Amino acid sequence: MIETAQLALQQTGIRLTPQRLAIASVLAQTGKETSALELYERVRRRHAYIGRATVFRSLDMLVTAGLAQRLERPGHVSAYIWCEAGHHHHLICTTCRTVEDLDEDAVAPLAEAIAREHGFRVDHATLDFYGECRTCASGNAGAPPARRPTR
Amino acid sequence: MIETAQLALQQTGIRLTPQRLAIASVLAQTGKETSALELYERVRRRHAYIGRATVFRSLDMLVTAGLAQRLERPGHVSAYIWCEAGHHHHLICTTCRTVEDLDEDAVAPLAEAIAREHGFRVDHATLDFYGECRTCASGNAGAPPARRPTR
DNA sequence: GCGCGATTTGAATACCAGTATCATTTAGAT
DNA sequence: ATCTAAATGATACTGGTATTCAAATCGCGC
Repeated sequence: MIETAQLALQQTGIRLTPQRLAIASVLAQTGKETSALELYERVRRRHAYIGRATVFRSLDMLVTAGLAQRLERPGHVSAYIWCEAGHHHHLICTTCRTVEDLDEDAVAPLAEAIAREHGFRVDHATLDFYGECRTCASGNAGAPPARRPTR
Repeated sequence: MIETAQLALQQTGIRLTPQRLAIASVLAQTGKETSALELYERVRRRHAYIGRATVFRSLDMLVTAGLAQRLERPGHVSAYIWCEAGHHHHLICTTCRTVEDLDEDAVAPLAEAIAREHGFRVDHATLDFYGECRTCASGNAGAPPARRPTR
């Protein structure tokens, strides 16, 4: 898991530091959308010390490098997900916070329809679906406790 | 325009105050997505005085009452649009900030496909498309000046 | 119209995610 | 091992939003 992150980081040509590696691998491990400060806590627990600023900076890097994606949580907080394979859209389970990927192809027809019917050139869409995943829906036995809604 | 807002407010059963009416009608008039502080300025210009806190509180009210919707602008700022009819998705022009509504029907097939293929129950989707509207695309002669990007 | 209690307002202030600054440290090329 | 550009961490700061609380006000019953 750490190796995955390390490899991915090196391929982008950005400088490899222990902090960045720690952040990337923690993020890659969870498979969930995680806020910067949650990551800060997590990384600190296993990595001796890391500054808040570094977490924010590294996450920005990961996003610009295309290794992570930023989501907006309600309450003006950014959350991040490891997203090596390129941009796409997400199904985010509000119970367990797990993120599934949604293929670009599934969305393309909609964007085209909009361009055609409204004469609107779509540059960017926030296309994230919140709901309940299969696992949580079918008797959420082993599911971790739902987080309290932010508002 | 003011009457529209007033009527809508009264129907929700919340108490009618001049401040709330002012905020609602200014929001209803613009047809654009507007941040809380932009609204604060606007309302102050025509309404003698209003406190910042009141603007935030009133906007929260409007959102919970279903009369407005909250969007997330980049930079952790909320923007609001008047949204009486319960429309839920939007085409937001990044040049003139005008908001067009996107019919629920246009999106429904996508949500169904997701439910079917991923076993994922979609509760809520942020489905806002950012781009350039017809007017701005076709020689944006009469278009208002583009706002400076937030970041 | 008048009074009254609950609600709302405004001012100040707290809050909090995120950003800027800057001296110190470090990655990685030579 | 040396060197330089880049990264880090401590700290202070920002700007949007939330909270608090005394004062003002809505709107209901009379």
